Amino acid sequence: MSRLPTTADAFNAVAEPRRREILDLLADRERPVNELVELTGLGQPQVSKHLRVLREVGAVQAREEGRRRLYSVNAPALRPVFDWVSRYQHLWEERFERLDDVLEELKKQEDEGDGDDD
Amino acid sequence: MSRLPTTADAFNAVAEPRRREILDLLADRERPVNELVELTGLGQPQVSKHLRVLREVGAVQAREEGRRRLYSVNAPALRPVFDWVSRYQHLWEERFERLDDVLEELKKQEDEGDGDDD
DNA sequence: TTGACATATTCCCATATAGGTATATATTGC
DNA sequence: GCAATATATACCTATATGGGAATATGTCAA
Repeated sequence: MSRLPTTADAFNAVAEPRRREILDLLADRERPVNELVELTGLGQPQVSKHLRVLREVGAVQAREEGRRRLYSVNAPALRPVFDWVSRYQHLWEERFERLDDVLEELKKQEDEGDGDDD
Repeated sequence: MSRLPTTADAFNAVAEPRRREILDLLADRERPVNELVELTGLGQPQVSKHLRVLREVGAVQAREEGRRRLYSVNAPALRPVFDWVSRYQHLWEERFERLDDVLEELKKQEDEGDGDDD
């Protein structure tokens, strides 16, 4: 026994710099694999493999267009990372305590208004 | 060549569920290794090794007290993770677009020193 | 000193995985 | 059908690393 099966979670997917790079490239718009290969300088199989990992944790999704697959970000998959790390946010900047209040306020409004969650 | 040396960054340190667990246990107060061993159910060497990784990325620090070492969280080391993932935040909740404005505003104030009006 | 306790380190092993190369699959055009 | 293009997968290798056990280091007490 060695590693716990951490593979299939967003934290692990995002721990790889190359995958963060890919996500960053997809952040503004969808792109075919081909384009990611050019922009990252990685080999095509490598990009496909990174995309697979990202797909498996739901961080990206593919839309088929002819022989291309246009990948795009599916941000909600990154929420667990955000949620976890934000719990530490108030520890590094006191000004974010103000932000905490803002979040509380927004949350309150959300709860009272609609109940739409992803 | 296989893996890039991703070891020494906060993303990787935090990709391990056990290490997140340890950080969570240290979030409210400092604790000796011993206590972390009990609370996590891990072996003592394992805890020490996880703590070492966390130390190397600056996520925790140790204070010596007799033969104990009291570990505590050093949150700023987690900022890169927060900063990176927050860029995706607006993609999963439209209400956070308002939050982006707040962040922009806070950042602007920070950059300009203090209490600047315009 | 000895001995108990607290923590870190070393060694070994099993596994996960990133990159590389080759190949498979699928789509489009001739 | 064949060829070209686009992407995914399989296989290999090297390496990083988590867990386990044993050991080393360091501290306190008697």
